[in-house]
Amino acid sequence: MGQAETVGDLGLSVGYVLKQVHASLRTAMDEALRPLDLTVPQYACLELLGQHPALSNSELARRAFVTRQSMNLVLRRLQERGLLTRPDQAPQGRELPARLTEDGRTVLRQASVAVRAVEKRLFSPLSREQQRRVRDDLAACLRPSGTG
Amino acid sequence: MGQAETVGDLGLSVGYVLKQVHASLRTAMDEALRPLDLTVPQYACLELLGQHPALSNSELARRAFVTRQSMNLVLRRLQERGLLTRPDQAPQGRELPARLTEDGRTVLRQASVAVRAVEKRLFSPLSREQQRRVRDDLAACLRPSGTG
DNA sequence: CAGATGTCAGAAATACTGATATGG
DNA sequence: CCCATATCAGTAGTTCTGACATCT
Repeated sequence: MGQAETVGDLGLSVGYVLKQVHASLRTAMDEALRPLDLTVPQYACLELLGQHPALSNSELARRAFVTRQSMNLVLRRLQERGLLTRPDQAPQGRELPARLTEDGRTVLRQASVAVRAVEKRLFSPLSREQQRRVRDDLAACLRPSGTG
Repeated sequence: MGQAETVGDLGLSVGYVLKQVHASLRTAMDEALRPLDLTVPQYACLELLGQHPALSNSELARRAFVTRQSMNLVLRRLQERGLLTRPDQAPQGRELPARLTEDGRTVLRQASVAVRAVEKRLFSPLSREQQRRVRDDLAACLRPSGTG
C-alpha cells in the first residue's frame, strides 16, 4: 500500500461517511413512516407545508430535493388521501398553493414524532453540543454552494 | 402558534441539513462524473474495487448502498466497457469476485481526482480540523445502530 | 435444512428529457 | 420576448418483491 496520493481509505472521506449516515437515516425513516403509509418525499411535503403553508409545487420540489414531476405525483396522492388541498384556479400567476387539511395536520403530527425519534436515536452517540456543531458545520457548506 | 412541540424549523434538524449536503454532493458528483460517462453507483463500484479487489456483487451492493440487482446491472455495464472482469466460474461458493482491468484503473484514477475535487470544494468552508471532526462525529453514529 | 449468493422477472416510484400552455 | 410555473408524455435507471438454483 503505497498510495499516499489517493484517499486511500473511503472511511476517511467525509463524503463517504456522509453517504453512510444518510443511507441509515433514510432507511430508518422509511421504516418509521411505513406504519403511517407515508414515503419520505410525502413526509417531506407535509413537513414543509406544516412550516410553510401555501408553498407551490415547484417550491416544494426544490426544498424536498425531488423534481417538479415527482412532487406533482406526491401532491396528487396526498390530495387523494385528503391530507391537503389545492385551489382549482391559481389565485395569481400559475402557482397552486397547497395547504394541509385537518387530517393532514394530524398525520403530520404523528409522522413528526416518529421521524424525530429516528433522528434522536441515530445521533444519540453525539452530545447535544456535538450535534449542534455538526449541523452548523454542515450548514456552512450550503451557503456558498454555487453547485446548486 | 400553539405548536411549540414540533421541531419548528427544519433548518435546525441535523437530518434535514444532512440531506441538503448529501443532495449537493450527489449533484456535484453527477456533474463531475458525466464527462467520464460514469454514474455515482458505477464510480462507487470502481472505487470499492480499487481499494478492495475481488469483492463480490453482494458485498459491493452493501457498501455502495444499492440493491444486489442494481449492482448486478452496474457490474454488467462496467464489464461491457472493459473496466472490470469477473470469472465465468465461481472460484468457491457462488461468489464471482470482480477485478479492475488496466482500463478500469485508469478511469478510476480520473474519476477519483474529479470526485476529490468536488468534495474539497463542497467542504471548503470548513477547516481541515472541522472536516475531520465532522467525519469522526458522523462515523460515530454508524457504529452502534446496525440500522443500515 | 438454514444461510448467502447470483440471477431472473414484474411492479412501483423516481428522474431525466422534451413538449405544451399559461401568467408576470 | 424571456422566465417561471403546472402539467403531460416517453424513456431510463433504481428499488422492491418474489422466485429459483447453487454452494457452504
